[in-house]
Amino acid sequence: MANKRKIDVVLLGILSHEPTTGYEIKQQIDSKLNYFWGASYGSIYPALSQLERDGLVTKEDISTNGREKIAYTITDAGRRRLHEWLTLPIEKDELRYETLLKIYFGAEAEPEEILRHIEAFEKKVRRDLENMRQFEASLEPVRHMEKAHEYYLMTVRFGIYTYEAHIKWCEEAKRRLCH
Amino acid sequence: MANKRKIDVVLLGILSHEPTTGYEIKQQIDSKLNYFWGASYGSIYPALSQLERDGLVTKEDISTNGREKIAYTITDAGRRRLHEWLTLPIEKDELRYETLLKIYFGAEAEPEEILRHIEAFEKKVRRDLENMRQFEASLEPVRHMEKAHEYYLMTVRFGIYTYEAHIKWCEEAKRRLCH
DNA sequence: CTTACCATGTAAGGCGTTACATGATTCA
DNA sequence: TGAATCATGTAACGCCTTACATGGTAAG
Repeated sequence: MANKRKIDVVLLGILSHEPTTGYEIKQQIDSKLNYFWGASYGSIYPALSQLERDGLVTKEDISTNGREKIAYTITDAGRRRLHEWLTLPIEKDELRYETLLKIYFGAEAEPEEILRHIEAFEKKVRRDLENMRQFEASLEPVRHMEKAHEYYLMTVRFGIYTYEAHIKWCEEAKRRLCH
Repeated sequence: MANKRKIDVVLLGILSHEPTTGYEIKQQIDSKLNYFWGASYGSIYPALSQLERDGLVTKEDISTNGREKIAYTITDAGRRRLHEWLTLPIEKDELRYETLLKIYFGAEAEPEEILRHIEAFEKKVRRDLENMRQFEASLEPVRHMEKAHEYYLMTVRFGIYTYEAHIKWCEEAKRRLCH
C-alpha cells in the first residue's frame, strides 16, 4: 500500500507559493483547482497537522484580535518532497461523470429524460466555461510576471478546451436524440 | 448521509440489458465504461449480494462442469429502482487529473519535467482515442439494431470529442513550454 | 506442466466527505 | 440583532481499492 493520497502534495504545492492558512487553502482549491481537484476541511486540517509533525511545514500563530489564524510555511524538506513528487510519473487521471452513466443506460429511460440531463449538463458546462474564460482573462496580462502564472494559465486553457468539446458534444447529442 | 454510492445502479444498469455474472460485469465496466466509470471485484460482488437480499436482482447457479458461475437477473423492483434513479438530477460530474495538478505546480519543477508529463499524457490519450474510434466503428453499423447501442455510441462520441480536445491542448502546451 | 485466464469472494485499511462543535467579526 | 462569513478543528462513517484466498479450465 504505497502513498496514494495526494492531499499532502496539494498542500505543499499551494504553500510553495507563499505561507497560507488552512481556510485560505480551501478557498484556493475551490476557486482555482476545483476544475480538476477538490478537498474538504476534514482532509485539509488533519493533513496540515501531519505535515507539521513530519517537518514538511511549520506553523505560526497570526491571530488578530481574537480571530484565530494559523499560517503554514513550507520547509526545505517540504519543498524537496514536492519536487520529488513532481518528477514521479503520473499515476492516475480520472474522469467520473454521472451524466455519462445515465446516458449509457439511457435506453431504460424516456428520451425526454435523457434530453433533460444533457441540457442541465450543458448549462452547467457553459457557466463553468464562462468562469474559466474570465480567469483566463485575468491571468493573461500578468502571465510574464510570475512563472507560476504561466502554469496556472495552462490548466485553465485545458479546462477551456475540454469544456468547449463538451458543449460541441451536447449539441450533437441533442440533435441525435431528436433523430 | 443519503445514498451516494453508485455501484448499485451501475450493476442494475448492466443487468437491465441481460443476465450477467459478476465476472462479466467487471469485464464490461473495464472495457466499455472505463472512460467514465470504474469498479473492482471488491465492490461488485458484495453489492450483487446486497441487491439480491433487497430483491432487486435474483441469482441463478449456471456452473458448468466444476466451473462456478452465477448469473444475476434484474427483477421488476430492480428495474423500477433503476428508472427512478435515471430520472433523478445528476449529483456529480468529476474530473480529477493528476497531470493537471503537476502542471499547476509546474513552476516548482524544471520545464523539461513538465514537458515529459505532457508527452506521456498525450501518448496515453492518443492510445485511448484510437481504442474509442475502433469502438465507435464497431457500434456505428449496429446502432439502429438496439436502442441501447445509440446510447453507448453517445458516450463514445463524448470520449472522442474530449480526447481530441486534450490532444489539441497538448500541442498548445508544448508550444508554450518551448516559448 | 505451467502460464494465463475464468470465476467468486473476504478482510484490512486508507481516504475523504459530511456533520457537528465552537466562537469571533462584519455588515445590513 | 441576526445573518453571513471568517476560522479551526474532530468524529463518524461510508465507500472503495488492494491484497489475499481458493480452485477450475484451456492452451502451448
